[in-house]
Amino acid sequence: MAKQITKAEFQIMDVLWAESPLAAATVADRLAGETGWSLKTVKTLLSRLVEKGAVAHEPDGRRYLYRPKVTRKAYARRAAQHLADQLFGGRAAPLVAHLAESKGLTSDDLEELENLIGELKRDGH
Amino acid sequence: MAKQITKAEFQIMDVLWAESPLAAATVADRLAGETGWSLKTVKTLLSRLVEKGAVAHEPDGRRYLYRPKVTRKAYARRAAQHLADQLFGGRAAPLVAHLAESKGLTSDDLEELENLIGELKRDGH
DNA sequence: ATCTATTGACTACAGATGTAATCCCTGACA
DNA sequence: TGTCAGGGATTACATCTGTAGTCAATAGAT
Repeated sequence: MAKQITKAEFQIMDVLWAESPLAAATVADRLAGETGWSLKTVKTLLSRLVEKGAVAHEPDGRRYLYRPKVTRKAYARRAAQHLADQLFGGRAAPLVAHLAESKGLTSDDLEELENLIGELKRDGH
Repeated sequence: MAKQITKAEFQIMDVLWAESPLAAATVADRLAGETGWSLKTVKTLLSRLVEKGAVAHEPDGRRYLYRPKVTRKAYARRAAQHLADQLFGGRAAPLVAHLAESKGLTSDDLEELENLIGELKRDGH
């Protein structure tokens, strides 16, 4: 399920992931500063997301409230997975290496990663 | 430079990253099994990639040879960067956590990551 | 009872994308 | 020395995306 979400649609999802359910007008408000989209645009995008199965809408009086059907986590996982598969042969290490090169990971980041890896090693037994 | 590369275009890039320069017909051959694209389609995609500045073409007799201008590495970095920014607040650790969850990193992967982190810590100071 | 602001449904339209087809040139072959 | 196969250039066209606009119903405001 949940077909390809586009860049514009993603911004809508991001609002809904932060808080939901929301009415179209509220979503538009949340995005107003950032995007300058009209309410119409936001409604179109919401409709498309509903069509695509990424968002559910429940009637609330004479309007709808929208709620994500795909969690941010699930979406993130699929995206990370796809990226890893496509560009790094499915391996995490080169991906992290790239991130390190381009971002210059802070020592906090490195701590965190080290802990994470520790946990994973332990869990994996 | 190098505007957005689309999914179809990416497959072309992938062939060129594996071997280049190549003539259009050769690229089409490499992709034939995988995609079933006609030579025409491949040529269109190559032209678009040239327009976008992602691929260079040099004349070779009465045809062109195509060669990527963007390295796979650079492309990968930008993509990883984008993903991290969009979904993980620019942080690598949660991204790795996601990968770990979804793929089940092997112990080799974990080794590799640990070494990588060791290096980064050393370098970072 | 009437007017109006809001809401969902439907329509619009330009640019990007996927996937070719057509046109025209030229070097090789008959 | 006319024909044709293979190459690039140009054109095509349906769908998807970004960004709205129009229309009709209606819940409140007067």
